Amino acid sequence: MSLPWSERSPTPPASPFDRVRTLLARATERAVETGLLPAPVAAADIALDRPREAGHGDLSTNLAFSLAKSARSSPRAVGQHLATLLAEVDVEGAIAKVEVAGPGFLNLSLAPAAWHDGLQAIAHAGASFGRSRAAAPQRILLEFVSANPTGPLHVGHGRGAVLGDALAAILRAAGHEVSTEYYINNVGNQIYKFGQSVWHWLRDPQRRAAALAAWAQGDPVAFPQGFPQEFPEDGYRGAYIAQIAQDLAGDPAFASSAPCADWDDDAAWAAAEPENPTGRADNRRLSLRAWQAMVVRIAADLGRLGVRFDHWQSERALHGLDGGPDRVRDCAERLRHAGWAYQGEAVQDEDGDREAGRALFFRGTREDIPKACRDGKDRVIVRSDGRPTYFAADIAYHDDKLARGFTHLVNVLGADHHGYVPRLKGVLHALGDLRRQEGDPNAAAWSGDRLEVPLVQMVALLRDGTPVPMGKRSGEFVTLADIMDEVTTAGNPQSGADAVRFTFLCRKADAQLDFDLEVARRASLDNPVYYVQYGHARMCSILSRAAALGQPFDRHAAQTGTHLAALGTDAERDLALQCSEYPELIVRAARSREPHQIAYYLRDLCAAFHGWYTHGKQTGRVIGDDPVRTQARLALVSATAQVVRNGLLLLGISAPERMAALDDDDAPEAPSAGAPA
RNA sequence: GCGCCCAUAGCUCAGUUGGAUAGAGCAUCGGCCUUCUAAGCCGAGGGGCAGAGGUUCGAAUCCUCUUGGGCGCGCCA
Repeated sequence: MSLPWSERSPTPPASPFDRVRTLLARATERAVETGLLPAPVAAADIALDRPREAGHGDLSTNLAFSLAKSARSSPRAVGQHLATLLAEVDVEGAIAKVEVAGPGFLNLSLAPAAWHDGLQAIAHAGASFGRSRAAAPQRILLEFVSANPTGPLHVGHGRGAVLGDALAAILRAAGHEVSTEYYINNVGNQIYKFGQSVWHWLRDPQRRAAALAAWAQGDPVAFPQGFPQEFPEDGYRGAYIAQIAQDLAGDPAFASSAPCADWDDDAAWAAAEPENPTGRADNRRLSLRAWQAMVVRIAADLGRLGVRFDHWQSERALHGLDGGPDRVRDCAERLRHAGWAYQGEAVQDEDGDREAGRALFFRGTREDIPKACRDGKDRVIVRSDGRPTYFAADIAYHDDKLARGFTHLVNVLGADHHGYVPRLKGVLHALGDLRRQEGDPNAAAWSGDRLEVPLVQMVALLRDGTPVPMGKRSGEFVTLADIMDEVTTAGNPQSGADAVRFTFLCRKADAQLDFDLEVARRASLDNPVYYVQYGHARMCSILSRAAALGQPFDRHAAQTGTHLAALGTDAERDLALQCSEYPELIVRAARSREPHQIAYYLRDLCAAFHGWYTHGKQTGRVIGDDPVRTQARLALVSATAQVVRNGLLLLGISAPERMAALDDDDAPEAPSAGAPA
């Protein structure tokens, strides 16, 4: 009886996917020697699938198809050739059978030891199973959410947050270096309006108190009676505005500087606030305190979702408002000097003449900009009155991102901003040219293709099938926090985040999504997250049951593969291979920037487990009289649990080890929180 | 008008360098618990991928056009 080949090998056991890829790559090297192929194929470039059909082997590849042209032969002939060479290079006998099927597929059946090794590899790697080293590691700056700090996050921001956060984890697991960032738009018109809105509530304590009382006991989005007529037309109208005013009014440190009587009287504000000598509205103490309060709340809402950022980038800092150089103006000036920006022509609009030729336009339509980065029209970066636009600040921001040495900039953006992408890419191209003109040796690092923008489609919030009007200024909206409250199960604070995260991760980003509050309310029953979590809890329960029955799972034996020869049914092999596929999924999800692939994989893996388990109920369960078979099956359960757990934690979802049984009409009991890896 | 995204089963959605007989959940119907979780499993019915052309050994996937839906085209952010 021969030893499992893993015991012959001094190196840690390899994934069957890696091993087969290596063998196929070696076969193509042989094919070069025999004159069949002009060049070999790298292992990483070989597609390996787990075929759906039982008769198609354990793994299959379409390698022969992709090589047929360069071999000047038919796929089937190339397949035959590769099959022969594969048998030659497979000296250890990892592949039991090779079939050339159909028009040229190579269907491979694995020797048991080959897929047993996959289970060993999981036992070895444990919590780190799935992580890999990237062939070409990227330094990625991942920016997401970046919602204006003028209101609470809503459901759409939640989607972006979950996707961005999961994407960061996936990219890291795939071996890339990732820094996550939230860009705080704390300068400009919106901050002006926001501060103005708070100012109105601040000045009228009686009305404020009445409104807050009404909100506290009634409809949280209703607009109270008797709202002051003079409230800014396009001001922000949520209850939270009054609440911020209330908080500021109760803060002695703030109250010492009473707000001026007229919001638009810059001179009065300048006199009252020496640190803001121009009196500009978005730089007043009130505005600062207001957006800071909002950022605190945003961070708290994100925290409830389990989303944290490595860095919060302030737009103010780019403008030099907190000291330091004004990098926004600097970029605009340099673009102008380099011929990438020009003083605009006189424009006429409905309001009448603007000051002729004063605005500075970015030349985003230049023919030498690659088409994918070229804009449809030139955009203003500095207004006629000298104030820079949002775009100007973003230019400085993205210049800074690349200056920090990142090789890839990934901005997760709401789909309603897709029109913004070309001008941003165009700017990166222009900055590259600008730096070449300036003699910067690193100029090549600035180009439009450094930026990727995965778009997150809109979320339509519904209540019982009818759309809920959303808009910060209308004051009528359901916040992300509201949704979390509705979806969270009593006694389990984590359940809301789990349910919301999985809901978003179950859909690819580039598809619109209806989020119905009535459905969300019972999401705890419908949400597939519970299917996966239940699977994990069930696996854990089997392992603890084995210990209770006196046959505790032997992890060391699993790592050395001692008992694995006792595994051999089709279902066991399929489940083991499916577990071994996990690292493949991470690489694929990272490459395509698509976290939803992991969610679907986990659901499928749990389905395979449930099927295997339930079938085994009739023919002898996991724990049996034969200690070897028992240990072998426990190793399979343990490996599956490890993968499910790693996957859930990767997506920021808890992996409970126990879930209470569910009574008929009850909401789910609280799953116990999963211990960290 | 121009541009981007989407269209797959009754509903919600997967289907990823074009690959073998297009899948899952929900819903419907029929089965499965004295045993390590029935929040589970097994089976049935149900679509030929919005429509029409094209590319090729092969198309839900690529190209063109049409239809339908979403979004964008500010000296807003």
